[in-house]
Amino acid sequence: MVASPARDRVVAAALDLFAEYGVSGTSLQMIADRMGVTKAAVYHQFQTKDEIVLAVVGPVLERLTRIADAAERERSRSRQLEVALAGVVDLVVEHRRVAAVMQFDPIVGRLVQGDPGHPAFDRIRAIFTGPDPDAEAHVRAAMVSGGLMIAGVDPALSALSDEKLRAQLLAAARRILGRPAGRRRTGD
Amino acid sequence: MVASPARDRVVAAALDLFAEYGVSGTSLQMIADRMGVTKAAVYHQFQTKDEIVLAVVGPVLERLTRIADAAERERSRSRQLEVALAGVVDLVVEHRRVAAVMQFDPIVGRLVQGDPGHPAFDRIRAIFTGPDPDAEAHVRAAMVSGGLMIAGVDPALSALSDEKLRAQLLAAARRILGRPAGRRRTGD
DNA sequence: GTCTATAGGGAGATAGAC
DNA sequence: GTCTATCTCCCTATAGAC
Repeated sequence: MVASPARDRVVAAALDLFAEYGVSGTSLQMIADRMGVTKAAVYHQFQTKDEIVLAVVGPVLERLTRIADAAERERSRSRQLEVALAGVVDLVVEHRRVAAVMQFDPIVGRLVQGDPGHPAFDRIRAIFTGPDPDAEAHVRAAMVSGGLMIAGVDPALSALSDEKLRAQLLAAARRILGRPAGRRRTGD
Repeated sequence: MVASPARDRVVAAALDLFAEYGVSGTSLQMIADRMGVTKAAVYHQFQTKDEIVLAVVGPVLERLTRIADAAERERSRSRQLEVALAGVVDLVVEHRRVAAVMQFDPIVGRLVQGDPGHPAFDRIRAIFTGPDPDAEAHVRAAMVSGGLMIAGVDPALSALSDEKLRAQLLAAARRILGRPAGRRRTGD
């Protein structure tokens, strides 16, 4: 788990390839080739391919955990939503490719189940749905999650600056989640 | 391209597995095992694995093409949007798993490039964005596409009835796309 | 339509030298 | 930290009998 230049280079190369070919579509040979080294050199840094996947995904999970922590500390529902939304949007914008890679690959999903950061997904989803969610709340939350994740890799959005993307994602997400059925502002 | 019971069984088994393990994560052996036959029996129906993927995805692409056709026949922008949205939502609900499988796997994406139905994606996306799209329109369209696709496989939504899911997806999608910045109803 | 058998290649992973 | 060399396994795909 110690950071080292060589490890970081593996992770960077792996992320590039995962985003382009998917996790299962990326072999250790491809990672090694992109780095200009051999497979064995990669294996010196990571004992298995799964470890590489987790190293790519890990920082994102940690950050999701911190976002969930911060959001849950807020006492009003509207503040919780704002903190969670802003956090996830920032994360998506800064790591445009990572989010989608991990969320939509079933193999990664299974791997991530074992990661200590995994519950963050559900905690943030719970903030998006709110307490006692009905069908409407579930669908809204799912569309926000899915929409934000996909935004990171959508080719039509790749030309947008970080600032523009962030602003529009926030606006779109708020539009989905806000005002369920004649809901009023909740004070703060 | 002729339909036959054996072919259909391959496609059905493949779809199950693609949804669960991803396309690259699914081998012909797994498909054969699920059908209770051998790999060779599968190869008698399809000459390559790619053909199986295209057979799974093909009907969805055809339907997307028909949706795009119908939507483009409408003359008002609001009608175009309604037809496209309703069509895509129906498609997602009826084929809950297929949509996401194809859209989010980079390998499938590359395969689908060669399919005659492929342009339907862009045509429908264009209807979602509208003419002369700005950043806002692109982001809205991307979130609707991504959100709808992901809804088909989201575990939190799997318990919902088709009717409930359809209604809520439509409502959420309209909420994203509707009224950009003080937009009025456009007549018809 | 389904089978057995097998070819040929690339995958993940390991051993040990430098 | 990187290399060469190698192992084992499973993959896609093919051949030919039933």
